[in-house]
Amino acid sequence: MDYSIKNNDIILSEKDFNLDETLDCGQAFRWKKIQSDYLCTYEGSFFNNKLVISEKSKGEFILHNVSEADFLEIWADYFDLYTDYSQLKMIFSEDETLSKACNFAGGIRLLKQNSWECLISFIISQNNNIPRIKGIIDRLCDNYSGFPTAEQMNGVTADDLSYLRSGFRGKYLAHAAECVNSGEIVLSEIAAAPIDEARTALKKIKGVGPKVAECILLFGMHRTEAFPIDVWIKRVLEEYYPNGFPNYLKENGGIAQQYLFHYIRNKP
DNA sequence: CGCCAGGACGCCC
DNA sequence: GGGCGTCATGGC
Repeated sequence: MDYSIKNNDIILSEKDFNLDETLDCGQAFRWKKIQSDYLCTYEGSFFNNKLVISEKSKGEFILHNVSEADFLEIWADYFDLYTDYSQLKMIFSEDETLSKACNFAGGIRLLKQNSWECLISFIISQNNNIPRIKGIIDRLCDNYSGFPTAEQMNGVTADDLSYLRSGFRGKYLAHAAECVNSGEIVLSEIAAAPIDEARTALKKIKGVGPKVAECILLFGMHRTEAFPIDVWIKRVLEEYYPNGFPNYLKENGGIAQQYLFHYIRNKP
C-alpha cells in the first residue's frame, strides 16, 4: 500500500485492487456505482462510515474527502490494505482453478466488515438473490438513516420489520437483535473464540445455519479459514475439486472461496 | 407463467 | 444422523 494526501483526498496506489471486482462480488451489499469521469466511482458505507471512492486508473484510487486518520484507522483496514495480496495470489497460483480465477478477477480483496452488520445482512441473504438482498438492506438503512445498531433494534418484532418485505426472515432478524441486546450473544467474544466454538455460538441464533455462520466469520470477523458453501461454491467443488479442497489452501480458504465465487458466476 | 436465489427450520424416519 | 417439504419475495 502506498498513499499520498491531496487537498482533502487520499490518493491510493494499490495494484492488487479493483473496485468493480471487490465491491460487486457478493460480500457487501451497500455499495452503489455512481456516474463519474473516472474508471468507476462507488458510494457506500461500512456500518456507519460513509465513503465515495473512485478508481482513477488501474491501481490508482481516490478516497474523496477523507482524513489521513480515517483512512488509516477505518478504510485501510476495511479494504484489507495491510495484507499483501500479491503474496497470497502466489500461493493461489499453484492451484489450476484458483489461478484462472485470479487471472479473471485478480483485484478482489476480502473486506473487513462489521460483525453485526454481517450478521443481519447474511440472515437476509438466505435463499435470496443479491439484488433483492440489497433492496431489503436499503430499506433497513433508510428507516434508521444508516445501518441500525443492535441497540437501535432493541425490542423490534417481526411485525415491526414488515416494511422490509424480507419475508420469513423478519422473525430471524428480530431474534438476532434480541440475542445481541440481551447479551446472550457477544459478537466480539465470538470473533476471538476458536472457530468451532464460534460456529456453534453463532448457530444459536435462529436463521443462522452453517452457511450464514461461515459468512459472518469470514466477512464480519475476518476469519480467513471460514469457507461458506452456497450453491455456486458447491458447483465449483463438484466440478473442479472432486477430491476435496487442497489442504495447503485452507488457511486462506475463505479468500480463495471469494475468488472462486466471483469466477464461477461471471466467467465467460 | 415457472424457476431460482450467497439456506434454515421442523418434522419424519 | 440424513432426507424432504416449507418458508416470502421478487429478479429474470
